[in-house]
Amino acid sequence: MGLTKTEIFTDKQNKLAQMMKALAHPARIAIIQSLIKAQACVCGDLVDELGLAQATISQHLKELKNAGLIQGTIEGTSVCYCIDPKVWKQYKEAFDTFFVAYKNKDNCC
Amino acid sequence: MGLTKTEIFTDKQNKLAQMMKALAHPARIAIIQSLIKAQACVCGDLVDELGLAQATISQHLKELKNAGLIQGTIEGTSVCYCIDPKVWKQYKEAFDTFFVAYKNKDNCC
DNA sequence: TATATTTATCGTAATATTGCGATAGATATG
DNA sequence: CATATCTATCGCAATATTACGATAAATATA
Repeated sequence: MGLTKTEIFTDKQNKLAQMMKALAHPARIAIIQSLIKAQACVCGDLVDELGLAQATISQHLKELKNAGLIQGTIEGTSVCYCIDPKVWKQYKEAFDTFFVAYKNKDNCC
Repeated sequence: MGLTKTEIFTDKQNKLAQMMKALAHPARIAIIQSLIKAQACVCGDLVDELGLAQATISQHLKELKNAGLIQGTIEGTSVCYCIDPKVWKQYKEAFDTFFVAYKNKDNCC
């Protein structure tokens, strides 16, 4: 079918899975890392930096925007992107909570 | 095309994206959380717990196994799954490193 | 106003993912 | 040995993702 059965999972599980999905592509990882490295807004340099077509990058930026991770500000003919600190914190905390839940107890088979 | 251009990204970026992908489905999140909650191996109870068909769960387990996150031990007619502590730690550290890299500097547009 | 620059969107093709029924394979149990 | 139980795999259908050329929309510049 190809359609995830979200209704049988909790909101938290669905949300966490969606967060993972937002970052489950090397281009989106690279975009985020580029924004972090720049320590500021990045206005249109992304197409030169990554080796993907402009349309493709625009699509990935849209997904990151939909995920809330980045925000774009129109600046003349170009658009400046930066990370949304608030959402970033939410992601960080959700991931931390998930990974901290497991403690190795050495009682495994 | 539908084929990710891994060759234009770094190994780390590709690996991190793949890690995210392994957890980018609520069923796989639920399976991992179930293993954590059990604090031990889980042998075949997963099909009853989740509302998915046996074939579907087997497929998700396979993906988690391919990702290295879980390991299965044959126990009679059933298979017991548990989290691989070593790989879990690697995931945790990779995610931590990624999220720690960004510091909000309030110099955004 | 005409042209250049930049980004978003549309349409399309190729591939991947999700889900499940059917079935095969392995190991218990009668 | 026959049967039951449990898991993996195959095959299929529906949907999603990835990538890109073409084009539209918006703004700057000559």
